[in-house]
Amino acid sequence: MTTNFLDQLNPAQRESVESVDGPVLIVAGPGSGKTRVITNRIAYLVLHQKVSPYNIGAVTFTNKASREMKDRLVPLLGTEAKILTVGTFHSFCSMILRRSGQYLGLSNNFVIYDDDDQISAVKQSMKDVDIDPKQFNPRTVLSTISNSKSQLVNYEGFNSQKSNYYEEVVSKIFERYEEILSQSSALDFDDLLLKTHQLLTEFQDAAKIYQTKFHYFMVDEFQDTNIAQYSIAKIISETSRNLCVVGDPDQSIYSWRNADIRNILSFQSDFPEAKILPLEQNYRSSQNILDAAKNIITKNQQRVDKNLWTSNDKGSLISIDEAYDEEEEARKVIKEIQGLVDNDEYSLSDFAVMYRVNAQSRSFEMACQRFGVPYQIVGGVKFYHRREIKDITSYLRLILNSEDDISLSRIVNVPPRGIGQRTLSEVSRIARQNNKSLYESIISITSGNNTSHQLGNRAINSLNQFISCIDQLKNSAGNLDIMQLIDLTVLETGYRKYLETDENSEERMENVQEYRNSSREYSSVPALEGLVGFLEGISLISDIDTFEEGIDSITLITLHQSKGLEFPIVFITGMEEGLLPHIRSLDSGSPEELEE
DNA sequence: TTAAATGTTCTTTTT
DNA sequence: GAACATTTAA
Repeated sequence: MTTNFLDQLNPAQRESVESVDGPVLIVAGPGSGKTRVITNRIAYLVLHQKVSPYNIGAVTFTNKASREMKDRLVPLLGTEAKILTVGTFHSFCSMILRRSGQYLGLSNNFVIYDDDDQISAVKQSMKDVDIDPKQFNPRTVLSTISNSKSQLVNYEGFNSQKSNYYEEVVSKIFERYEEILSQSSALDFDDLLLKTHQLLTEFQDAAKIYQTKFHYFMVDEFQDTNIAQYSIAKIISETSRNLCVVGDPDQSIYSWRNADIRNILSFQSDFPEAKILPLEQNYRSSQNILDAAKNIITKNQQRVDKNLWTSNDKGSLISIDEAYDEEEEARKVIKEIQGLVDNDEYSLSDFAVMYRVNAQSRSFEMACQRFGVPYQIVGGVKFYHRREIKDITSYLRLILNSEDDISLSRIVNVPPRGIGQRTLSEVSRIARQNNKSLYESIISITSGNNTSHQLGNRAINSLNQFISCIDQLKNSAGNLDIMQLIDLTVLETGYRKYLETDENSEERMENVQEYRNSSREYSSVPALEGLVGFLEGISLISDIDTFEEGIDSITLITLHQSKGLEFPIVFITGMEEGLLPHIRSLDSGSPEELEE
């Protein structure tokens, strides 16, 4: 099988593929075939260097990228490709924590809180420690916490470093926030990284397992990694020294998510012997487009110049069109697309309409509908963030782990069952007082063990009904596969009936159906394990993962999500003051943000 | 005390 | 147009 896959590469790509030993930094310009280089690198290791795929690890930016990588490797490596570890940094860490989390006292059935859950947890924390959400925006507080964690500073660290009033307040919230999460056996996105790092630094034998397993480790989109991610990669390859990172400082667009471009500098000082390989030939774009991009980005103050070039044609010039408002803009774009398709020059899947913020998609959706142009929208109101989906997910989480306070508070009165604000805050007070979860507290109230509450019979009755419903589902959970469990939950909790009264009843029912179908791949797994796997999957999935290429429709997508994709024709819309760049990066006063 | 109805505020990019 | 806050009816 030592086929000629290497012959299809240019000399620079080939060198990147064959330089497998020791630390390597590949500075890969846009459209330079870096995905191809990484996959071929893995193939080269297996076929030429006789490394088992079991001993190779690679982390990508999205699940989509890792799936594509595997798909490309299957024809080269056959079924062996299956034992390769490829995934996002978060799913990679999640795997480690499920296997070795017991070192840290973690339950291996932990759930992963997404941003909605995190916000709920922050709000709850603020309530618990008596801080007015009007004075301190929960979102800002969360981003401070998240920022701290992604720099490997946990609550204890934050608390000891706090230096002003704001940090003092955050510190209080932070403490409670961590309590809530740990009580609920939940980890947030940052915890996945932080705890993995903690595990690998504090427990030598745990670290050793992974250091021995991974002889070769690769990190894609290295410019988008944060400090925690880089540290983990470094520890994993401490013994082997075979760490290969691929990135491009010019394509760093995630610093607001704590991606730290200084990782590239640190890499060079941490691994002074590292080979640095540039990939500068661009296969994606025409010369004109490359020139335009270059002329913009060279205006940036802090950057090392790259010599991007292409042997592609000059291509057509970039055309600029002006519209009176977003409706006219959408109409013009869609008309233009229709014209090109009608001439049989292109098919719908060749087109992408890109914009800076999701809200801009609406005018294009409307125009598509009006002119009958099929479209695929990436992102926006995310499937797994829809209300009905989050509700059922919360029920499932509660079935798995009743101590999950955030999930319980979300659905305790959905559908309405007579457990209102007053009742819930009383239960919450009792729970705080006894340092117990909401679920336990409800049981102690309904069973009469706790009488220090001020709840009437009506409320206790409602609580009783709720608890017996959840308990019944818990008892059934062990004998049902995930799809059956979803069906039973929707039925027994009265959620189905509740949806029937909703104004968007049909659409929401369809979403539930789709949700149920998406659990199919876990239905063959043993009951509890299937539930855990399914819940993890939906937490770590990203919008771009559901994007389907080759469908006969145009693509509506944010600039951020379009990273790594290719389209023959692209419309960049809303290029106006305040939108691109966004007003928030103008305001911030930091030139870096504006440059980004 | 809860549930429904009405009013108000806010809205970058996301694993 | 969704999330949140406040008012009103039951």
